[in-house]
Amino acid sequence: MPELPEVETTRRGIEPHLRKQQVVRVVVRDGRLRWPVPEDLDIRLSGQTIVSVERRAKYLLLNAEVGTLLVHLGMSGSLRLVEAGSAVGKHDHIDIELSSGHVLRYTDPRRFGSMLWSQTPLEHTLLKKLGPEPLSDAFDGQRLFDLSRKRSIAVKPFIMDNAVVVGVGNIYATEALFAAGIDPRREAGSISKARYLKLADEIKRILAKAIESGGTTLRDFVGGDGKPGYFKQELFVYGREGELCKLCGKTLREVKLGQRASVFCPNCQH
DNA sequence: ACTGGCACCTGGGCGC
DNA sequence: TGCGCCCAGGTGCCAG
Repeated sequence: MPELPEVETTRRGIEPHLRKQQVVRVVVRDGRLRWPVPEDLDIRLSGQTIVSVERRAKYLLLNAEVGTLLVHLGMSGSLRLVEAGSAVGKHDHIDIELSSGHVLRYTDPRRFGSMLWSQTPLEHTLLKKLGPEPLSDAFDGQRLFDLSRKRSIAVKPFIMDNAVVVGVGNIYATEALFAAGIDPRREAGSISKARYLKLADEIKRILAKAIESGGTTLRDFVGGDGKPGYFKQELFVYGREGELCKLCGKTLREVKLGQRASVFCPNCQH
C-alpha cells in the first residue's frame, strides 16, 4: 500500500491523536517483522509522552521525550487509531496504548515493515544514506542530471534509488515518467538536462497532488470516515497494461525493470 | 562503484 | 471448489 503520499497521509492522520499523549503500554503480539521488534520496546516507550510525529522518506518517526520509534510500513503495513478493546485481527501485530484510551495499531500481513527504537534516528544506518526529500529544494532536475552521468541503469530504477531521491515508488515513478514523456527503459546517463528538469517537476507535482488527495489507496486509517484517496482514475499508466493511452489512444505496454512492472506508452514516451 | 538478482511473507486473482 | 501459479505499493544485501 504505502508509497510516500500514503505514509504522509498516515502521519497527518495520526499526529493529532498522538501528540502530547502518554504511552501506557506497548503490546507486541508478533514481533517478526523485517527486523525483530526490540524486546524492550514496551519498557523503552511506556510512560513517555509523544512529542511529535515526523516523516523521513517512508519512515515515520514517533518522537518521544527520550528516543524515537521508527516505523516503516513495508509493502502492506498500516497504522490506525482504534478504541481500546477493539477486536484484534490476524495481522494486527502491535498495539501502542495511549492515555487517551485510543490505541495506535500496527497491521501488516506480509510483515515487510519494521519498528525500531533509536536515540538518534537520523543517524540510524537505515536513514543515514537516504537522498533528499522529493518535495524539498534539495531535489531538482539538476541533481538527477548530475547523478545520472555515465550511469547505464534504466531511468526508472534510477529515480527509484533512495540515494538519488527518496519516496518515489513504483506507482509514482511510472506516472512521473509518463507525464515527462520519458521511456522508462532509457539509460539514465543518456537523458538531457532539460528532460530531467521536466521529470523532477513532474515527480514533485504528482507526489504533491497525491498527498493532497490522501494517497492512492489508503482509507479510514482514523475512525470510520473512508477517504477516497488518489483515485485510480487519475492514474495514466500504472496498472493499465494492455489498455489504451488516455492521451493518444495507443495500447500501453509493460516491461520489467529492476524486477518491477513498468507500464508505458510507446507512442508518448521516448 | 554499479548493476542486476534474490530475499523476506501473505493474500488475492487467475486459469484449469 | 480446489489447486497451483503469478503477482503485489519496499528495500537491504549479495555476487559478479
